[in-house]
Amino acid sequence: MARVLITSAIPYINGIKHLGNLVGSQLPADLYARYMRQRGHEVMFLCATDEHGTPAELAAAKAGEPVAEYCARMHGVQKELSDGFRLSFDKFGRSSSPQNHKLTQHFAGRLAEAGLIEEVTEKQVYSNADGRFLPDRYIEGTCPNCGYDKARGDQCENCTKQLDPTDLIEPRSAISGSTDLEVRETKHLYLRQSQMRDTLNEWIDSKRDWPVLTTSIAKKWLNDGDGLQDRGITRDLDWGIPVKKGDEDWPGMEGKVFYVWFDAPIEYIACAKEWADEKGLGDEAWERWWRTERGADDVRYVQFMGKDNVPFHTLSFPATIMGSGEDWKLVDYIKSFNYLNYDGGQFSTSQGRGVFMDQALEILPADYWRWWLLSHAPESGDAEFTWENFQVSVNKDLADVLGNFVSRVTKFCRSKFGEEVPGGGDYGSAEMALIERLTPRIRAYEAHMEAIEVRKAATELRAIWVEGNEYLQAAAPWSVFKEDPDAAAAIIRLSLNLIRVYAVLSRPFIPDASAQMLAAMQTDDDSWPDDVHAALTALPPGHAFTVPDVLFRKITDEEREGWQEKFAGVRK
RNA sequence: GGGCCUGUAGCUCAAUUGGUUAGAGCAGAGCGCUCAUAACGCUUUGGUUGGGGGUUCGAGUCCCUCCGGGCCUACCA
Repeated sequence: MARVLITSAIPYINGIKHLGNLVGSQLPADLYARYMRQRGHEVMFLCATDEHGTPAELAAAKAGEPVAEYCARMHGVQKELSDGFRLSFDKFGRSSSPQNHKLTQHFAGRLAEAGLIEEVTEKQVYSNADGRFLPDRYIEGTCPNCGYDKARGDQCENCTKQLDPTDLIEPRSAISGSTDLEVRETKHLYLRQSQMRDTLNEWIDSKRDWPVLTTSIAKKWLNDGDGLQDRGITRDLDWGIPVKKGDEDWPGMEGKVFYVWFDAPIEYIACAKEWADEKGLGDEAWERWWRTERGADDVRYVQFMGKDNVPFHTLSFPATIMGSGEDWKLVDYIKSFNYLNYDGGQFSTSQGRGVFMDQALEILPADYWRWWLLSHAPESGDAEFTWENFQVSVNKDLADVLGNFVSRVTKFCRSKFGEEVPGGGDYGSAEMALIERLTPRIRAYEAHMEAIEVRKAATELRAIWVEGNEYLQAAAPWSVFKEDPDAAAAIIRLSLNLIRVYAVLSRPFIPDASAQMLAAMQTDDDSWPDDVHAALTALPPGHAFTVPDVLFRKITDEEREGWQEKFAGVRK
């Protein structure tokens, strides 16, 4: 038994996430966490909301709420939705937690002591009307290169030219539209990541088994141009973690907070402390996951994220951890994902294009979404959601192949033998042949899950379901029953046992249906089919069961067309 | 501009990292079955692997070039 620490990229607080966000980190992380738990490993699965930064402040202002209240409320909303999708976090924390405040300040203090923090005075645009400094991309104006009048301060979206806010002609605040802007001097802390470039390079080079997507992004940032650049880790904002050097004030940094990308990954650690505190456990309970000298040395740490998050997880956060000089656990494997597109374009939070987590659950139960999203996870390239594809996959894979198998077996048994596992007959050559086909498939499924090859695992699982239908079709108990009821009984006994095995194998993908299947088989035996033959005799003759309700209903053409219409445009 | 990824059957994806005749699922066609959510099974049609050139005994895989799609480019997170 191993110990596995799993974190999912933490979703930003300013709204409900869409299915692209979900499949890019939390959902595959959950799949892996569930699988590892099922295989008997000790798992710590952590996620949280990422609550700081300008967009959070603006979203709160738009909602007419104080930012702390807004974040608390949205955390609740996101928590409820993650529960709805059956995301099995051990703790869903908050980057604004007191634990993270303390830990973030601690890291900053350690980095300062190690000489890895530099104070830099720089010029930034301040908006008098908004009463705040503006990040580059919150300044709009006319592009000096192409004349586009909605160019942002960091880049012109029209001609793609990189810009400095002061390049803009007639600059204005993107928040209020005010042109009452001025350039002010302000002091910030920079993390001297450049000093750690060689260390990071070596570390990345040692990760030969990481996805290309992960290492290529890291190498690009390490080696592009002048190499890894130092990074500002503070901001002039009200909402955030106050800049402190450990427990002490930081002269000259009064009123400033840490940059959200500095404190967000630290929340992975603080979240474990939130978990321990909530359970009334001491520090040793969470430190054994995070401090290598206090037990975390034998932990395997796996992170899940979308590709846009890779630089922070491969460089900035490791630099923070390594630079502290303390024995914090570094990530062992990073699984990164491409994007999920929506029907020919991108999912868009701002335009309300696509399906959002709350809407998805209003339409169909979590399992339908989990299955489609995971079996189409954007691993090798960007993937695309279309309603036609969703309808076909759900109807075919879940309703026809798996659901109908459960249905035909249980109903046939009820009508011929009653609602208990029938005795009589023995497993013969057909059953042994099935076991011989099933065994390598299950081993392959395990290997794919172990390697976090999500789509391949889904494909193999589906093939395992298909084996049941093929067997049943060939064995034809409905014909055999007429001549030899005992032989038919053996076929059905095996098939009922197969339902239990399917429930166990399918649980990481479709936990609710899996629970329904086990409940219908009236068993708590969720042991993994290491020995397939033994697993197919777990339910003995005479064991009572019930015929479950339809596991998966089909999506009709009318529904599909309605949803297609409903989600095409701007969100209600 | 630079970098990375990607282009394989009508659709969604594979292809043991250079090795026989490029495979699955869905859709299409045919047959079978009647236990079941009109479900299931079997058979079958379908590809100049985006175009062109090169390296090699051998290329979907490596190189060059052109065309198309996507992402990143450090102050959104």
